Amino acid sequence: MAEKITPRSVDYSQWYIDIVLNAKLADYSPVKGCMVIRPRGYAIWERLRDELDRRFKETGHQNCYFPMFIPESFLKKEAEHVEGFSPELAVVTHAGGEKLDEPLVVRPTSETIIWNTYKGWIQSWRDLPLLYNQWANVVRWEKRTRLFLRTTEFLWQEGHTAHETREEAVKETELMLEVYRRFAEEVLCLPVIAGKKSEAEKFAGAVDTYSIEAMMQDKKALQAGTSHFLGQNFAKAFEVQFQNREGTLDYVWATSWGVSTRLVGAVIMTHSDDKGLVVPPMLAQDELVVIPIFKSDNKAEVLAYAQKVADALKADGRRVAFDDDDSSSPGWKFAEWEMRGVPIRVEAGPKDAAAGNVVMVRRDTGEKLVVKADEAVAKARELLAAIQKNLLEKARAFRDANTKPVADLAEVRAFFGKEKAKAHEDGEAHLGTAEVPGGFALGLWCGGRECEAALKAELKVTIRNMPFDRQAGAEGGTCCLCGAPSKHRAIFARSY
RNA sequence: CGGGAUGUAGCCCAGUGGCUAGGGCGCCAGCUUUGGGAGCUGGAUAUCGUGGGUUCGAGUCCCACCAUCCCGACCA
Repeated sequence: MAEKITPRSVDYSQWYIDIVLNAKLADYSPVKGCMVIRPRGYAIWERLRDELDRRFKETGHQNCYFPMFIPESFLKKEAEHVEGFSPELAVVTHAGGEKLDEPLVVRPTSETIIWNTYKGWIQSWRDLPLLYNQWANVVRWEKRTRLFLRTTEFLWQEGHTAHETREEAVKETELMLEVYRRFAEEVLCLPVIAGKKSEAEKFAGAVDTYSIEAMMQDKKALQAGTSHFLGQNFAKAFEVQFQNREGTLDYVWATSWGVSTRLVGAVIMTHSDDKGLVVPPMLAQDELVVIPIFKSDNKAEVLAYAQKVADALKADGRRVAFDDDDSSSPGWKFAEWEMRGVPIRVEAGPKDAAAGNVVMVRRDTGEKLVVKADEAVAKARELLAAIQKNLLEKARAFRDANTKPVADLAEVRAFFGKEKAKAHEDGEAHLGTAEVPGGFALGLWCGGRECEAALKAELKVTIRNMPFDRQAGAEGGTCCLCGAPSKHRAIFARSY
């Protein structure tokens, strides 16, 4: 009967799982850690992907496709890369009934096979830049998985660009992070913080990693996208040289950048409530659902009335579902469509038909509006835009309310409270679920690995990134962790 | 890989060594209903996770294994 969603206040983690399963976004698979993406979940991914793809092309990128199997030896060519990915590789040792001479790795990311290929494509500065992207699946054998947020196999895009100069590659790295930042805010309604990762947190094989970081409703951080400046690391590992404008040989400069199906998880976690899924209208499979409310003696008239409203909305380009199922009650339908996250519900019953009205209900606020039927089309546009705006503002307000400056270790400790595991040992039930202490702490940092590692060990708190727009005056203060002279200002948080 | 939990119909669960393994939800058929998760009648659906063992007899007890989920360490 009534599908139950665990309230966030009881168990945030379970709430998230309940949303994903009950809204029919994804299902578990027979293979550990893998997930089946159901049509309602895939529709969100598709809309997200198409819009992002459009923005990639707008910035001069082209799509291509590389194989999912990579010779094992390729992974070993870049020292940090192999160290970073070895523990989580899936390896094919047999195929066609025979043992393979060289095992094949199922790609965890494609830098190696791509740079091996770029070697054959780049001879001169005239061949550059290469601005390529691919939409693909990758496999990382993680110990701990979570629907959408971290699965063994996931869908993503990975951009791999090749450039003449360091400056140009750095500019590309920054450009793509900015594409992600704007996309996150404009489409996903995710307010994000753009910045640079610490040495400890950067991508295996990168010179610099930039990220956008979002805050979930349990105040934990989620890395929503990354853009890497790879320097000449992969060009050197795969011997990709070109003749530059001066006529001498040089190694190619590289970037890579990606976002994954994790973004679907980020959207769910950021906007949804205890009644079910909430998604930004731009991502919703159906923007509106029209629910005719009829009795057996007026069914035909009410259906015709509601259908007219639905047709008008469709004619205006809206994505509209029409729920004329006659075996479930209106109440059931209301709850069901709320669970599915449809941004606007349009009710059309006999009373509305008589008065020439419809009732429009916002998913984000629950607000009910009685609207003249011939104004429904205009009102729908207005409401959808308002919902898109409201979701971003709400998320931003939540994040800002949970972001605090910290000056020293005492303040850091006070801000984050005890670590979760410790709290459980101490018998403090549910600490770390709904009312987890913390959020984003903004503090000065010396740049040292030691105090960063100590913080992680003590509080499970890591440096999310060093926000680009918060570096003014960061030098010359004291590190909030160890008291040494500071070099950066960083966001500290627990994360997914 | 450590800690915890679970495995009985599509889902949730009951079944306390003993006859033909039950219920709720869902599903199918029909009727009746429909403004916040309706009702009646009938119906279909189970290698009780797998393999061993104990026993006259095992869903139930024992052992092993497997799988999944949750929590940690690793990570997009």
